[in-house]
Amino acid sequence: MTTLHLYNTYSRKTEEFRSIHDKIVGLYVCGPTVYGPPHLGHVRGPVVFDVLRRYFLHLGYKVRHVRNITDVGHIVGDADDGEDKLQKQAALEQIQPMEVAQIYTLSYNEMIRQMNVLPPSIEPLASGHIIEQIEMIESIIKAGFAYEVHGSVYFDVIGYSKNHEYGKLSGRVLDDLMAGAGNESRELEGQDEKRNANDFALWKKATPEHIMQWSSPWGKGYPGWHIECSAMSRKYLGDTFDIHGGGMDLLFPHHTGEIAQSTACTGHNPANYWMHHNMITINGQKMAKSLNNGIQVTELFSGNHPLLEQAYSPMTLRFFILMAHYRGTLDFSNEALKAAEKGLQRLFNAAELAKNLVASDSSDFDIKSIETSIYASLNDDLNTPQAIAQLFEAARITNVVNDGKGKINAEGIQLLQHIFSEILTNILGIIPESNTSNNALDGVMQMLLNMRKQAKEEKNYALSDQIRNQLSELGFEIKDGKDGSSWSLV
RNA sequence: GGUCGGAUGGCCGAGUGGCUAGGCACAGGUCUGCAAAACCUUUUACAGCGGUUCGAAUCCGCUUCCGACCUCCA
Repeated sequence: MTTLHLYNTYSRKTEEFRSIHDKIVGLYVCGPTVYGPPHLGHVRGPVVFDVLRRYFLHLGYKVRHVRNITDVGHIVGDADDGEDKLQKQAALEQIQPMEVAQIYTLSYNEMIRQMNVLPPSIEPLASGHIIEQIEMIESIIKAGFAYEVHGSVYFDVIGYSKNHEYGKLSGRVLDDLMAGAGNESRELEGQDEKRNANDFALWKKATPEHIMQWSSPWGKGYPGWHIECSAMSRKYLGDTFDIHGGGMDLLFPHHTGEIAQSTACTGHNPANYWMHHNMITINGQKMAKSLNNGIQVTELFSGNHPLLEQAYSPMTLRFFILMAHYRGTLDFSNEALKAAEKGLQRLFNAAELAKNLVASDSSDFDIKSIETSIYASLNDDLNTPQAIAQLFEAARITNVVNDGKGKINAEGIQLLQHIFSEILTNILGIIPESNTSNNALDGVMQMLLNMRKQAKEEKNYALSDQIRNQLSELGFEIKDGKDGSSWSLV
């Protein structure tokens, strides 16, 4: 494919991407609810949409990327009291709800910064857009698609579906939803106020115990879960924008609700393309509290978790995520992560070598076709694993040429360098991680390596091996190459 | 129960009718005082049964298993 195509969940087809405005893209991605530390499930979306954004930039688009922070709690479904999720956590830790939100907003942003995810253009807080949400609810009421009961406002799903396809995005039929609704133990607060069990809250009346509540035309309360994204995407990207993204778990009800709300308000679907990344699994199982396999991102980075055999770096995690296509499930295991770690190192090594290749008059390799197929892969719904496979081919060629077992001309070298710098670094966002060492440590290590080199030259292998073995015990790995030795911390 | 999506070699993971995915591991080799590292080469596959076709991992049907969602979710 020579132009970018993306899979649109709304049409269930891969479509050619065409922006509403020439060379400008509006991208809205659902961000985290900041009530707990970020776990592995939180990282995939940011990385996937970061690559999409970087690719747009590469293609010459200007991108406005909006990613919200949900700091307004929602009803807790599995609790018996329906209290605000943020409030609950706050009570547990004896701190303010906004303090909880702040702590986890910071840790979320720190996490994705380490993974080289570009910060969004705008990162709006739900709590900072209560007025916009209230205004939107009012216009939905005015349009006749919502009703107020005892200080709460609900979206009228039945009324809406008379002239709209409510369940289209998620492939659901309203009759099925109605048959399934309310047949479980799940008892939501205010369920009996609704005209229909499928109606969802736009605004919820707050009880006095609710710390987070705001004044509204319907009394003190707080916004429903879906309205924030509708209100904020509309404010910053307009009534219609290009892409709305998120996890597949948001398909229903969140994005379904968003489409209904916006349509009720503006008359049409807010986004032209709906993109959804798949979920992750751990050792083939879903990540769940009950399975005790929930891994926090900081635990992955430190290796401090019973399921982890070692620490994995942020860049390893990023690369690992991109080795799978975003619409498939992604399985975490030590074996798979280690494979990603080693493979990534191989690419980094080759990217370094490519900077110093010697040109020949002729070339044994067709680098241009590699580049072409990389772009074809990215254009095909962001097929990063295929693109990465081609990067490994470029790495292999680089190594062969570097070993003097193949020839390449100056143009080929330039292309190789371009592939590593543009594709690997700029589009995939994979950058070498700075060594955790400092200057003093570097100096000491260089000294030891020099001493060992001298011992080797004097054929004092007892001493050279002693240096290597003792360093090894301390966790340093010594690598002897043609041009001297190097070291790394294992 | 309803809806949707899966099942690919030891592990991860692309591929949608004929042509090598790729990474890691394993194995062989190069290099090396030795070892490691690095590099090169390379074997094993398409859940099961049936059908369509000259030809199926790919299309169709059935079966088995797995997952997600069904008003907290990334």
